[in-house]
Amino acid sequence: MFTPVDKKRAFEAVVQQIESAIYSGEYAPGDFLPPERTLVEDFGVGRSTVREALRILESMGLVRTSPGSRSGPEVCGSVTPGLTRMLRGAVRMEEIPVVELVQYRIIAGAAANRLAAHLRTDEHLERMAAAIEAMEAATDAATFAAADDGFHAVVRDAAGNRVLGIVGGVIQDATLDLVAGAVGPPAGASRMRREFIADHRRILAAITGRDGDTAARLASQTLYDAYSGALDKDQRHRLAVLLEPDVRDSRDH
Amino acid sequence: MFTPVDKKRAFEAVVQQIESAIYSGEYAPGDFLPPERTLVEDFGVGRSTVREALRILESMGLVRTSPGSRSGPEVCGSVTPGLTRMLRGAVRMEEIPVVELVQYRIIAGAAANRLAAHLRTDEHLERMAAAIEAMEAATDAATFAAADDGFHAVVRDAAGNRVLGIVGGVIQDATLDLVAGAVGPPAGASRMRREFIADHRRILAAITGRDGDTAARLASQTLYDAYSGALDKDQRHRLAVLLEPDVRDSRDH
DNA sequence: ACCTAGCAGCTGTTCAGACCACACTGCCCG
DNA sequence: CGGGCAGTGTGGTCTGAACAGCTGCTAGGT
Repeated sequence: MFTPVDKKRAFEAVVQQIESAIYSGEYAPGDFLPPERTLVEDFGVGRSTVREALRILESMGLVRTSPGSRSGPEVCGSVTPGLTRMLRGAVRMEEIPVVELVQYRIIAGAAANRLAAHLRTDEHLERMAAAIEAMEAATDAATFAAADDGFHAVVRDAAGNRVLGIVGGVIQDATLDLVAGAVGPPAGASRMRREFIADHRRILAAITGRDGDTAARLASQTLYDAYSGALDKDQRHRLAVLLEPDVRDSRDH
Repeated sequence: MFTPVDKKRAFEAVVQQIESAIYSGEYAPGDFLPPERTLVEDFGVGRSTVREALRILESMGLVRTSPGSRSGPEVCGSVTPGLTRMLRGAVRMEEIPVVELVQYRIIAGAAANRLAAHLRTDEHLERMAAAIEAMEAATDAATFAAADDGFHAVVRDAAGNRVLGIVGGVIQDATLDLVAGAVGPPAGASRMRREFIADHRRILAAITGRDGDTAARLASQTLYDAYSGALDKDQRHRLAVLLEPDVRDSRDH
């Protein structure tokens, strides 16, 4: 019947106020907060309290500070870097296994490709084609992976769903870091690499033809093929149940 | 060709060292870091520097501080609360339209139900059945919505994918806030309400029978039916493209 | 011998003041 | 007209201090 008392620490109250001001739109991305010493007066707290609050907001990706600026901390729009950093930490703490990230990529990738097939513009198609060209031109694994990521980023953009876009970007970054090279798409001029690029061309063709079902199916299969080699039988099964029924039998063994 | 120079701030170096120590397993969850004053000596920096570093680590969910402890900051295992908090902020700041939230729920809900059908235990089935009972017993809209949310939460739990679970929980909260009552599932003893509950029973039956395809299809349709009434024709189309081909034609008009 | 109230010490929290390095501004001089 | 240079305000860091809360020990009473 009693609610737990919340012992508010001073800097938490400061964080909450600034957070609300940003979320409510009072401060838009690109705006500048008052300088630290002014915030000290406004909030009626000590400088270190304000600074600790700013450190928290900075680690969340809401603000950015730079010495010498005449305008105070800058409100920056994207919290994606902060989310990526934390998610990466979660994976490193073994709180989230890699197989679940790949699982998510298969789910979200299929949906994004399906949506993109219906909503894409000609400009999206051009950017996807450019990304595939960059994959072919890549000489090292990092460049190749970056181009691959670029392709998927365009797909998410074309899908027009911000949730898929934000989370997909974060998960993609995290997987890129975690499986760097070892499990990722092959970089050499091998048969696997050509096959991987050919898969992307087929996906692009499906999206061009507004064939969402095919695009989704191809995207799932490509992701499964790219990562299944590095997983054991049980983990592969957790991925295979997400594939279409007809291909599930042939790949789940 | 040039990499941006990283002006190291002292507290960032401290964060990095402690972060690495935790990730490497040198400090396991439940362990205690040295007290602030000891860290000051170890790192050779000022007190405020150590404290700002600890604030960052705390906002990432890696450590927890409490006054009076004889042992210093505690290393805590789960980063999930921090992730949820940041993701909620991202959703709030992007001002994501309702249709995109529903779109995401259809995508993630279908996948979660598919996975749950394969991985569920008997205990999960009991909890789902209990949630449905709670829906039937509900007399007001809020209780009904809470029971519905509970059902989906169990499904996500059974699906065993933490990314799906974390993001799904945040999005579910967001939709609950945004469409509170107005668009949500019907609360009265209407035909729609009985139909809504019957849908959940069918989903539970499919999950019980380990029929992932059916569970996924039913979940998508139920979500679509629940929210499509409040959306216009163009928005309904963005949802309908996510449904199965055979039902798409009959519902997309 | 056992229990309990009180005390001392350590912890985190907050504050105030000071100094430094840096970036921007505007003036002055070539 | 252009470039160098000091002034000024910014964030970054450090020091010292005081306060509140918890822990663990201890002295006193039962």
